[in-house]
This record gives sequence, C-alpha cells and structure tokens, in this order.
Amino acid sequence: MKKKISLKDIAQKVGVSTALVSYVLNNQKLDRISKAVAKKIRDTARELDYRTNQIARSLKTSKTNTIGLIVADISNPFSSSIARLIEDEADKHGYTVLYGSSDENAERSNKLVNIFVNQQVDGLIIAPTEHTEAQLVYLKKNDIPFVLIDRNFPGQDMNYVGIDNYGAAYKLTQHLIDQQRKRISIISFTSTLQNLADRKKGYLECLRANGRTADNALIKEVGLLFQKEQVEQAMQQLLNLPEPMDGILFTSNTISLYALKYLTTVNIRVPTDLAVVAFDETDAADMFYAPVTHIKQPLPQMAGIAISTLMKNIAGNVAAIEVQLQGEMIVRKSSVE
Amino acid sequence: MKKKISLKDIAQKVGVSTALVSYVLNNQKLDRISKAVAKKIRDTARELDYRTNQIARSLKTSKTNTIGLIVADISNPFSSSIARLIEDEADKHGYTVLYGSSDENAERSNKLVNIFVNQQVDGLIIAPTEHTEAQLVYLKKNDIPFVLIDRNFPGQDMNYVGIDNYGAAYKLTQHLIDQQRKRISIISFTSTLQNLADRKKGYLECLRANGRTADNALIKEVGLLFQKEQVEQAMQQLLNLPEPMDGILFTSNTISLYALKYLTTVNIRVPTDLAVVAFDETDAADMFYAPVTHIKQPLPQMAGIAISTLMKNIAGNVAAIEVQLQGEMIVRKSSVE
DNA sequence: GCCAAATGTTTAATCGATTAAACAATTCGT
DNA sequence: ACGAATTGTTTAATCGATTAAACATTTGGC
Repeated sequence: MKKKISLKDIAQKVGVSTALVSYVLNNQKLDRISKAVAKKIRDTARELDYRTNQIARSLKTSKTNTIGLIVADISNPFSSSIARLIEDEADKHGYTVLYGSSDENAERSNKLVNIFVNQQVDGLIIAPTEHTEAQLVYLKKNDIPFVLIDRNFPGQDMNYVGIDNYGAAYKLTQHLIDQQRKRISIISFTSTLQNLADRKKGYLECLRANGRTADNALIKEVGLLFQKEQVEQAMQQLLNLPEPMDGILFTSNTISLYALKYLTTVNIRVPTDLAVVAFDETDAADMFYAPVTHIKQPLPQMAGIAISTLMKNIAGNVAAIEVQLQGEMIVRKSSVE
Repeated sequence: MKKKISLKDIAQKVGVSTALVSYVLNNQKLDRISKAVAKKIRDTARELDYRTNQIARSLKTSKTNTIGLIVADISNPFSSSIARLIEDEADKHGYTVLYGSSDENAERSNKLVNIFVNQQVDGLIIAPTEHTEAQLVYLKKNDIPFVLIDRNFPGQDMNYVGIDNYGAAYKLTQHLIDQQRKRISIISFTSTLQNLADRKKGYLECLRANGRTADNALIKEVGLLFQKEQVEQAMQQLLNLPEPMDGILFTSNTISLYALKYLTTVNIRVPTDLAVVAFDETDAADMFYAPVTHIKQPLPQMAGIAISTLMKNIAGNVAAIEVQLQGEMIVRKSSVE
C-alpha cells in the first residue's frame, strides 16, 4: 500500500506546523493567517494529493458523517427503492450510508446494530423486524439517534415515519366492495408487528362498516419467512373452497408476486373471476396482464422526513415524532371490469 | 449523548492498565495473564456494556473492515441483487459494506470513490460507468484494492468479474434463428463500455455466422440515461417499419421492462408476432404474459469471486485477475411458439 | 542461595487530525 | 517611546485502542 499523505507531510514540506495546515485546509482562522502561507499550503496539499483521513478526524470530533441503514432485504424492490432515496437525501447532508439486510431476523438485526454502533455511525434508519424492541430501547437509552421507517413499535416514543396501513387497507377493501365483489379475501402476515396487523384490521373494519361478516375461510396468513410456499398453499386453499372468493387483497409486494405467479398457472381470469388489489408498487405487478390496483407509498416523502428527522436528532435532542403519511390508491385493470 | 465506555473506564474500575484490558478483550497473551484478572476485566466489560470504538481501532491498525460498493443504481434489481449477495459474502469475512449509486455519472462516481477512500475503506467493488477509467487508474496507482463487476476496461490489468456478454448475446440470437425468426432486431446501448458493446457484437457475429446480413433498420441504440423515452421511441420505429421484426433481443433488464410495457399497449402478440429474448432475470419479465427467455447471470458466483478476490488483494498484492463466467440461457414462452 | 527463566503487568509511543491556549512579532495610539 | 492591540504561528493535549518494550515479581534449577 502506497504511503498516504498526512497533514504532517504537508507541514514538513511547507515548513509550518500541522496546526496551521489544518486551519487552512478547513478554512478556519483565515483572517489571522497570511495569504502567502495559506496559498503555499493549499498548493502543496494539491500537489501531494492530500486526502483527509476521516478516521482520524472522526476520532477527534466524534462525528463520522455516516448513517446506518437496516432494511429487511435490500434485494426487495421496496427496500431498495427507499434505500436509494435515503442515500440521495443523506448525500445532501454530506452523509454516507452504511447498510445491511436483517432478513426479518432479530439476531441478525442486532448484529447489524452492534456493527454500526461500534463503527460510530452518527445515527440509524431502521425498518425493524419482530422482536427487536429491546435493541431499539437500548439505542434510545444510549441516546443514539435513530428513525424507524415502514414499521414501528407504538407507545415507545420513537421516531417513526410510515403510512396509515389501516386506512390504506380500508381503502382497498372498500374499493373491492364498490366493485360489487361479494366474497373478499385477504392474505396478510402472521406477525406481531403493529403495522402489518393494521392492514388486516383495516380490511376487517371495512367489511364490518359495510355490514358484512368476515368469513374466516377467506382470511389467510403467512409468515415473513418462506413466503413463496405459504402463499401458494394459501391460494390453493382459497381457490378450492366450495365458494371461492371473487376479490382479494394482498398485503405486500412479495405476497402479490407469489400469488400472481400462482394465478398464471391456474385457470382464473383477473379481474373477471377475481379482482385483485395489493400494497406497494412494483414493476412485476405492473407487468401482470391485468396491472394491479395498489397502494403507492410516498417513498420520497418518507425518505425526506426520515433523514431530516435524523439530522435534527443528531444535531441535538428533540422530542420523538411519529409521522403517518397517506398512501395513494392507484386503480388499475386488476380490480375493474 | 450518553458517555461511551472506553478501555480506560474498564481499566480504572478494575485497577489495571488499559494495555492489559486490551490484551484480555482481544484474547492476546492469555498465557501470560492471570485468570483472575482476566475474568474481572471481562466481567467488568460486560457490566459496563463496553463496545470497541472501531474508529480508534481503525486509526491505529489502519484497517476499517469496511468495503465500498458502487453500483449504477441500487434500486435496479440487478444492482440490488448483486449488492445483497456481496453484503452476505462480505459479512462472512467480517466486513461491512458502504454503498452508493453512481447513476451512470462519472462525476458522481468520482465523488463516491473519494468519500470511500477518505473513509479509509479497505477496498472497493465497483460496477464502473463510462469515463471512469481515470479514477480506476488512480486507485490502482495508489494500491487501493478494488474489483470491477459487470463491466470492465480491458487491457488495464484490473480485477474483474462478469459474464461473457458476447457469448450470451450470441446464444440468444442463435436461439431466435433456431426458432425460425427471419428478421431479428436488437435494442442495445450507445456506450463506450466494452461489455455493453460486446452484446451487440455477439448479435452481429451470430447473424453473420448464420449467413445473414444485418439490417441497420433493425438495430437500435439507446443511452444509459432516459432509457424509457428512448426505448419507447425505438420500439415505435421498429414496429412501424414496412417489414417489422419477428424477433428481438433486449440487452438489459431495463430495456426489457420499458419495451415489454410498450408491447402491452400495442396489438402485438408475443411470441406469435414477435419472439422476445433478453438479458437478466427479473420478476417483471417473468410476470409478462409470455415469460421472457433470458440470460441468467451467475450472481452468487460473481459476488463470491468479487469478494474473495478483494480479500486476497487486501491481504497482499497479487496479480489482477479477469474472470468471465458463462450466463445461462433460460428458455421461456416469449420465444417459443 | 543465586542467577536465569517464567510469569504478570505497566509504560509509553503511535495512528492523524483538531483546537484551545500560548507564544512571538508587528503595528498602533497617544 | 512604551504598553496595548493586532497579526501570524506553534505548542501540546486530546480522541481511544494497540503493542513493542520495559519492568517487576515469582519460580526453578543446580
């Protein structure tokens, strides 16, 4: 490895102290420093191709200008879209992003949190998975700034930005009802995560508000892991019912994906036989022969709020905020005859 | 911010020097240290919830256990898939990944390289964009380990792992010919990047080898930026030809996506009217009513080789390697009647 | 009992940048 | 012309962990 240039090298070459070099290169005390020396320092720095050693600076200033981002799985389009937006927002503030995928696994999430904390990130943005409350409480207790996205733990007084999942599911369900669908099914997640549970709640509440009784045979749940197999099984069971559903709500982009793929293998026409609505916008659901009516989350806004909240928290302690944005329902062919 | 626990705090509490604490917590010289003291140090560390300050350690050891990853756009499924695999591989070696999207923009790429280098990453994995040769030469000159993925600059003696683009395009074209397609079109990139150019070359060479002459009207190019508009325009022009194509090769997942979307808006049936083949595996192309025949890149293998090569380079200087893997052609409905 | 080896722990320099405080050299006001 | 203010630069401590080398104490061999 080639020797790296330090302040000391510049100082020696110019014949001044490292302090002076530091001041000049950081544009500090410029009113006190002679123009000639300043120029010489700058020229020499350029000539030697000096690069600030951020590690050393971070050690001294205890600021790394780095944030940690934990998503469920960066290869999921929801995660990578929000990650990209967060990256751009962070960049505007001079921050670089460290990232990791938790795989919906509390242990792995914990490992990532530890790595990031030891790496001295200035703050974290986390899409939390189940059973990670303790980690978050730990962060809070240690005054490490963080913002939750997509999912949260209510009543814990933590920064959060996401959408109104209850309302979104309600809207989708109502839409199916408005389209004269009689037997409306749902595939949601078995999860202790409030936000995912809210999607089912919105569905149930909407049915009730429309004077319908929920039919348990039409309500399926899958785990966050092994979704493919479970979704296929759920679809199979639903379609084999004596009286199958004529409308269905998928509560995530992955559930949609696997379910739609399954639908292409059986003889069911969307929307004629089955009207489909779902959460999240994806190219795949868009490419389905009947593009899917869905809830579009305001990701750019979410990323913006997440980062600006984090920046405020890094700058100084402020009260936690919980932001719930509204998802927009995009109506497409999959639900309209 | 709550006060962080340092080695010094533990040393004071136990009543020993920081050196001893460091040795114990790093399991060094354990044959020389009394068991009793070691235990006390470990217990105290746990009690105080000590976390190594990686920044300080990195400064001393000049190792950050961090690698920088630059992709074109993390929200593109190709990028995020490989990113995820690289993350996992890096993790196996105890490395954390910093990342950034270059947006096919040399300036932005340069900025990212600078940030990462200043951040003292131990190495870089880069999917380079056009006009970034100088940056890479700079890295090489400064002995900063890096590995190129997906795209390279041949003859520069840089580490690279990607696929045989020429061969892959050749295979796809041959497949169309084997399917009795007479007028085979291509949409490729206008780019100085060798690897993208190779895709067009494979197509041309295959036509020639089959005794056909390339028809310039059937050959379209789009820029890496503003792909959507350009792809739509290209498709429009192709379909408006007096004698349109009956087979087409899309040289990337994004070209496919936009072109397929366009196809759903016009009255062209795949594969009957038009046989489609493409590069890269995506959920979207899979969800198309005629799932798309494509080249599947061995991403896990690529990620594995990229990381293991990088690790070797970080460990010590070794000769650069250029690896070209074979993509696998997955035949689907889009090209077979 | 005495020197050497083994055992246990500390000292102190170092990584590179930051920055308050000290120091030195001019200029200025009266 | 003398002390104060201004201008220009350096000193030195610090961030927290690492580690070679030094030091101190005990054990052991003969």
